Amino acid sequence: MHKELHLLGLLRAGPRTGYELHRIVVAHGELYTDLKKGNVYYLLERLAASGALTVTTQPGAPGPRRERLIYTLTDDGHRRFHDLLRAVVRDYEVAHTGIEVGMVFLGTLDPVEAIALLEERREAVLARRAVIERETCAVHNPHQRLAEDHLLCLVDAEMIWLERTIRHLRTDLQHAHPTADSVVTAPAPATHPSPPSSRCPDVTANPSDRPI
Amino acid sequence: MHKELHLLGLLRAGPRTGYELHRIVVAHGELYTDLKKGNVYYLLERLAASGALTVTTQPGAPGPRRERLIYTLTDDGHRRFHDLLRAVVRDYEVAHTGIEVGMVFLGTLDPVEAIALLEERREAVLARRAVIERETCAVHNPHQRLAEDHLLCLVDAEMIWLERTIRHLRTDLQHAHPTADSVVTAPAPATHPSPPSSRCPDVTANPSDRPI
DNA sequence: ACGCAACAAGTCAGCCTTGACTTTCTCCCC
DNA sequence: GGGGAGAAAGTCAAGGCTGACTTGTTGCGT
Repeated sequence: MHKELHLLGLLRAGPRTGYELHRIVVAHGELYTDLKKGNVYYLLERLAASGALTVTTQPGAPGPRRERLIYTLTDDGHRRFHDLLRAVVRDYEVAHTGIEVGMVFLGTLDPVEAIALLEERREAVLARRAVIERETCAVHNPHQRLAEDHLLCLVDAEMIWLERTIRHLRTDLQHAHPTADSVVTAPAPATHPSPPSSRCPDVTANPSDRPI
Repeated sequence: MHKELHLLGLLRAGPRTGYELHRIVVAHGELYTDLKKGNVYYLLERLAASGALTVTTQPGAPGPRRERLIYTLTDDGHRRFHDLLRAVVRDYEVAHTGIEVGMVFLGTLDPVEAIALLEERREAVLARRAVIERETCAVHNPHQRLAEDHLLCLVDAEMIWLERTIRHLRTDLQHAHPTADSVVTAPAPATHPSPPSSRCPDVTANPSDRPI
């Protein structure tokens, strides 16, 4: 849905070809949703079919292709843009990335390996954060700043959770094996009310739990 | 990818039908990825075709359908489960929800309306947080706790960003219209280095910026 | 003048996902 | 003892999305 918004928004600045639109999107790197070329053409065609855009073909252009499809926003397209914009800003959905599923089954791994994997993840988070910051350091449009800020907020939240979780698993490990070759660093007074390790029936794969 | 992991993980506890698997997933509500019924059957069939599962048909069962398809994890499936689990825990991707795109075009709305929309969003975030907490309050498996914690971390990050952004836009608005009927509350000493409102050329729709 | 690498512009088969539909069975109420 | 609500179990067409492919056009080195 926000992909349509993106295209409509870019077309507000004037008619463009699909190729140009795609180039603009990828030029901004991490900041936006990734919108593949094929998808751009698909969405443009659909928007045109629904009346939000008109297509004109430019025959004798100095471009490399002898004819290219140029998309122009209609009045209805303008309206659609604003409606979509409102909807996108108003609505909130949590993004399920899959780490939740991973965590639920983390107990099936050797605890030492689990911690090592989470540390690899931390490296990945740091790397991604660096990319975002580098890619957006040249951006000074204030609203783009807010978008960048949002992205960084999420990355930082992931980082905080990760560090807390790693600490938590480390202390668990130490309680289980106090004689381990622990290179553990901090006793970690958890910031949040750290999850209590109470033993309870595992609902992970019980088909009869909560039948509704 | 984590959808396959989810199914394989649930099947580790024993053979199940697609229907049972789907019921287990939806029973856990917000916590996991949403996995629609049709998709479950599709993924199971694909996993079976690739040798991770075997299918057996149970003819004279006391079930409602006279024959149901029962999926069982193979040794290869076990291996795949662990490989996927490692990959899911190790890899990190930022989740693009679309609010970034929304923010970039927020300037095309009346500032007062923009703030109102973000406040609606705040309500949505609060509501979602309440749902997550209510749905998972009965969960005491320690690893599920960690997954829940992750979700809450992301929601809280969204909340922090939202409040900061609303404050920021409010002060901008007041600087522009100091005589407005402001019901504004706090002068808001921003926590982060709040984004400076420097005026700069708008890259939003420039087809020639950063050609690579 | 020639070949070849890169870019402009777009197309397409095929995979993933979803929502809506079907069929059978059970339960329960009148 | 009939019939309607609902659960069990699954199917399917259609839509969204992607990666790999095509086809012209420059530009450039030799």
